[in-house]
Amino acid sequence: MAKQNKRQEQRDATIEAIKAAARQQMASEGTASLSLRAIARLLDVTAPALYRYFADRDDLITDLIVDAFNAIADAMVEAEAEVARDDYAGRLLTAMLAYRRWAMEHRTDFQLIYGNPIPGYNAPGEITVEAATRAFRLVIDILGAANAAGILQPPPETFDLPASIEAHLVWLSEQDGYHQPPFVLYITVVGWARIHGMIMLEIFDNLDPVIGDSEAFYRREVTSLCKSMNLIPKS
Amino acid sequence: MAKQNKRQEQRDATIEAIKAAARQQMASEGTASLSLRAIARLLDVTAPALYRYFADRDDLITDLIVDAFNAIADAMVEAEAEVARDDYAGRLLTAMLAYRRWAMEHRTDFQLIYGNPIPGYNAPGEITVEAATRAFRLVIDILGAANAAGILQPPPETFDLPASIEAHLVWLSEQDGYHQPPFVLYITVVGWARIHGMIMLEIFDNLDPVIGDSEAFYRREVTSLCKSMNLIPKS
DNA sequence: TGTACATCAGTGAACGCGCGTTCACTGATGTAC
DNA sequence: TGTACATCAGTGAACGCGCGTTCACTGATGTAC
Repeated sequence: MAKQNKRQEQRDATIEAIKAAARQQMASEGTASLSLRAIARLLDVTAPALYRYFADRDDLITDLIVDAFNAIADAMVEAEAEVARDDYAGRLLTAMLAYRRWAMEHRTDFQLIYGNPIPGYNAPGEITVEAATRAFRLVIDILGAANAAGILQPPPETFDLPASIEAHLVWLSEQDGYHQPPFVLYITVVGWARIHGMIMLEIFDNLDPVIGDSEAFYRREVTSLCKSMNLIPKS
Repeated sequence: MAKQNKRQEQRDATIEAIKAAARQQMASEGTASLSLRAIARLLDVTAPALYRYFADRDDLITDLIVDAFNAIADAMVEAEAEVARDDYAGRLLTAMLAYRRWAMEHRTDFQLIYGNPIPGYNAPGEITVEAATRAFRLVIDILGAANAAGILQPPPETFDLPASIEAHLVWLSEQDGYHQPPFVLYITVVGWARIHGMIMLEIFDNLDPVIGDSEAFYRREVTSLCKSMNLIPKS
């Protein structure tokens, strides 16, 4: 039994080593040139050895994608957990800053999940969805809590959504079990899109040349987003 | 002379055909798998023939990038030119909608300029910068005109920028000859980042699943951005 | 505890493939007189 | 207008490369009695 576990631990360690090498290779060559042979080279192992751990290249990529979604959600959850529960603005701001920090510290992983699809890779569909949704759900939870506490005051037009959007948000809230009114989901999407724009620009080095200080810009935009719904951060 | 031109026209037509085939290939296989041999196959020609028209693969890609930057700027300029000069809100809104429309109708070209870099491609640096700046300049011009007309009323915090950002914007305005106060450039970057987030999400099919109607969402966000600086669109 | 056996990790050769690029070449098209 | 020549577009073979994946295999590690 102990030895059984040891073998399993060995296996898990190897899997992690493979993923680490994959990330290293993506970081230096770009997500699109992720190659099993190159990973094997990094690990000083022959390429077929990798097939002991992954069914094929797509399988590895899928794992990397799921890991990335989970890691960025973990980073948010972890950071946000440090903030007082009733400091909704602080929680939201902290989560969003953690999101950016993770993206900047793991640029290629972020590109892997939100950038161009890797050529030849066929996403298996459902497997990644749950992990992809976690960050989204966290933000909805915070906003939902702030709303339940009677603090949230989003701009009035948030309550007057186009029918096509409102209907979808109602459905989505039901479908994914958020149990929140449409405007909460709407604000979440707005925030997500805004954050996403800044991060995508920054990650490909398009933001610094125009704004000079991407981090300050991000912080400012995110703070202003919080304020627009009456969530006033302390710092 | 006439024959000389005919040969040249033939040449230009072939170059366009090559680029069209390249775009077609990117659209079906992804930007990362742009390959000279595949393009040659599409054109029913041998691969070395392409070297009559482009020095190498990087040269072709650079051309495609410059074309894309120019095309999206052209689309904005063309659409915006239809609007009455003193309807600043209308001009801005129209330009931004044209930007999205172009991106959606040329998804892979948009990915080419704002998505993951193509593996193995070394950007030649300066060549693309001028074309890349055109869209940016157009928006600054519109906002600058609105400001000169005394209409623009951006939110107060736009005048109280962090020093690192303000200094950079002053420098950039000088450098690129915009001759506009920092807050005009700041608003432009804010708008750019917001638009960019929505488009990047939509282009990879991440927006529709959460918002249901990406176009309505985009229009709403852009309109609200205009309103936040007192530019009230008529429609 | 010792031995026979099963499980597992990793190897090395091989497959068929597509890639960018070079080179010497063949015809066709245009130019100069 | 007719002819000799230069220019150009495109060919076909070849180069060296890296890729994902398969297969039969060899040792090492763990298991059962």
